[in-house]
Amino acid sequence: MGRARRFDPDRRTRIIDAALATIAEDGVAGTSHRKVAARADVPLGSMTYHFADREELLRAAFSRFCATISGRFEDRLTAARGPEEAREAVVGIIHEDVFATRDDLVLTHELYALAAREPAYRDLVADWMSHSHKALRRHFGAHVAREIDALIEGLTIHRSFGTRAYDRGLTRDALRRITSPPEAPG
Amino acid sequence: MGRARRFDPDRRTRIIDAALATIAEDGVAGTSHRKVAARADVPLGSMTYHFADREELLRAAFSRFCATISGRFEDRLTAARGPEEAREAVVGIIHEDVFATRDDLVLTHELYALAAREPAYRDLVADWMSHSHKALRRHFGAHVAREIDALIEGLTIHRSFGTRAYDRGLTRDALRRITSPPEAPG
Amino acid sequence: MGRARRFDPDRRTRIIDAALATIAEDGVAGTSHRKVAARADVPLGSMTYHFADREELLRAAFSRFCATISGRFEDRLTAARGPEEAREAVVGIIHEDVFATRDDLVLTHELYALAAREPAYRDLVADWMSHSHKALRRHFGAHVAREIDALIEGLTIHRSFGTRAYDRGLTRDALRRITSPPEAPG
Amino acid sequence: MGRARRFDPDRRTRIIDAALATIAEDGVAGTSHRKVAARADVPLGSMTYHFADREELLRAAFSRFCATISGRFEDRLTAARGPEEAREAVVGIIHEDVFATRDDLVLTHELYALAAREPAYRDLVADWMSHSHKALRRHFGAHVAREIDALIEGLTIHRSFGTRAYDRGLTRDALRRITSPPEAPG
DNA sequence: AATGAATGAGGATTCATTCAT
DNA sequence: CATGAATGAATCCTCATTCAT
Repeated sequence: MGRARRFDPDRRTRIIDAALATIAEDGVAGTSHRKVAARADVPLGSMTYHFADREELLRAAFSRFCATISGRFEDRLTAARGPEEAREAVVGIIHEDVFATRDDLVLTHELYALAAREPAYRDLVADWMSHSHKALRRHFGAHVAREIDALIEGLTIHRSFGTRAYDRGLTRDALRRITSPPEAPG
Repeated sequence: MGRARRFDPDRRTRIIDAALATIAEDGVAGTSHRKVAARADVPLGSMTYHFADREELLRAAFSRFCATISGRFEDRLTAARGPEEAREAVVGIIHEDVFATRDDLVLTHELYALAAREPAYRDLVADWMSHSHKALRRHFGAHVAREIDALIEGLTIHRSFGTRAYDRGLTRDALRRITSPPEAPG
Repeated sequence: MGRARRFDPDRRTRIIDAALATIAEDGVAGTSHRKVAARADVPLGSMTYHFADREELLRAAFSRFCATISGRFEDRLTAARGPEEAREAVVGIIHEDVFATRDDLVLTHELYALAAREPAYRDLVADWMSHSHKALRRHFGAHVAREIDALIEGLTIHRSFGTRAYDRGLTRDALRRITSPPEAPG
Repeated sequence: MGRARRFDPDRRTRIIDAALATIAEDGVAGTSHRKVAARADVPLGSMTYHFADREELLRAAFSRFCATISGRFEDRLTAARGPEEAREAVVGIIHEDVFATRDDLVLTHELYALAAREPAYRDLVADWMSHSHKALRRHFGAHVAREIDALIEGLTIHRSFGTRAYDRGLTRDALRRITSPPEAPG
């Protein structure tokens, strides 16, 4: 008895969307074919047709996630004119973009957890980081770029897990200091 | 038929050890009662005897993990005399301590991933962070302490995932800048 | 809600019985945990509790099968007094024992099929054959024993697959010839 | 984008080849449309186009197999002149032909296993055996032919599964005895 | 004529947990 | 107090087959 939806392009895309949403909700561990299929409104058998493997699905999902986040990051920095605007862009990234959503927060940490154990995901993360670095290099020296990147990472994490509120002024301050010429020691 | 091990104190401890080792190897998702019991050389039934729940086991494991890492952190900073030594302590933390082992790296990210979704673990992390903050406050002002903490976090993560080698000199430099008095703008 | 049968020794045995019956009915390929569990009146989860693996189950089943058949074979030959009775024992084996049941026929061929591809089962078969050989050696020389063994195998197979009826007289004849001293050639 | 292979006669043949190779490798149970299609380098949909059924494919494959083996058998015996050469032909069949390859061994036993349960394959085997019998009848009486056939079967199987090496001299001897006139019973 | 997409049934396993002993 | 046996739910995945194109 012919079930509807015989022709369904972008089904693959819909599955990836559903996968990301599910991971954000229940973690990678809680992301089963069943749940994703249900959320994407797709028969269970369709899952392994489009993605040979649970692995392949996860990889596709996180690839898309990285691309999205990376894009946002680059857009901000590409738009900036001069170091002052660049610093302001970074403030925006930290306070508005990076873990804008709880979902992004969860997805990032789930990805890191995978990356810490599996080379395939580590490559994904390394790639992501190298993109960030390149974007920062438009405005900052190599060392400073690296440090700003770390600061973004760290501040974002601490902001999301900590209990205290962080205000933009402090972030702006820290960026000014980290981008200042090194003091003569002593 | 007299199964051995009639008297086995610190069995609880051994189970926690085994749990951490298993998480480091296979992630939280791959950590089952079975695997942990096998690694701890403990009968399967013993697992739910000592820990009502898988949850309880995980929480116990991560609590121990946080305490260990936190202790290391505090020891370094307690030993430092004056801001110069404090900065050097932080360099040591970043380059030697934090993700000394691959296991620590994995465990941290697994914990963060849990924390991003579940309040119980979020509390654990918040507590950990507040300890770090307090330790840093021995030597630095509140804002700077917060920023150093972020830098430690960020540099450590980027060092562990990135491909490039990081040298202590750069870290030392960054710390000097972040702890310098803010420049007068423009 | 406590399902009955809390204490059920010889459950393992019952599962093996069910497995053999299922293999005989549907072949190894058609032998699923589900079917066997149903036939043994055992919950599905019980299958992998008693046998780590489908493999382990199959091996256990075929081991039992070989032992049973081997036993029958040896009993016949042990009971025989003198070469005449030994030959008659062999006639009995071919015409009554070996593939007494259609089940035995199927099981033997399923086992051979496995053995042809997988060493574990090949060992089982090799062992079985060596037992037969030893039993025949009670009454015949090494070469003749080997040939009788082959004849048993071949006649049984051809009898089971062929369309023609085989009568005991012919078998008796063939045995007399194969056990006769070799003619001088030419 | 112009998928190649618009014109592909003997695709059917190629599929059968692939099926036999797959059966030899993974058994009938492990032989799926997918595997065979991949090995034959043929689209999956093509499988059920050329063979209505998995059944039909298997039957076609085993038919070809029987024909091949039977042909070899008949050729040997047709070429023989006189009983001495016929016996020597049989020695050749046993020691060189029958399970020349591991593949032939596997295929034969897989076929027997099917035949033991399913009439369609039983017919195939019965036919094969009747061909062998007819070929042997060129040189031997009905009873002896039957017994030689059994001996071929049995010796071949025992040779392939046993651990001991078999030498041609013994086979030759056995054949001489089995073809000798029956002794007068003692 | 030929095929890629799609699917539902069923496969083996793994597992946290329960409970009688 | 401790545990081995037991179990049902859920896991991923494989597959023969259907069918619109």
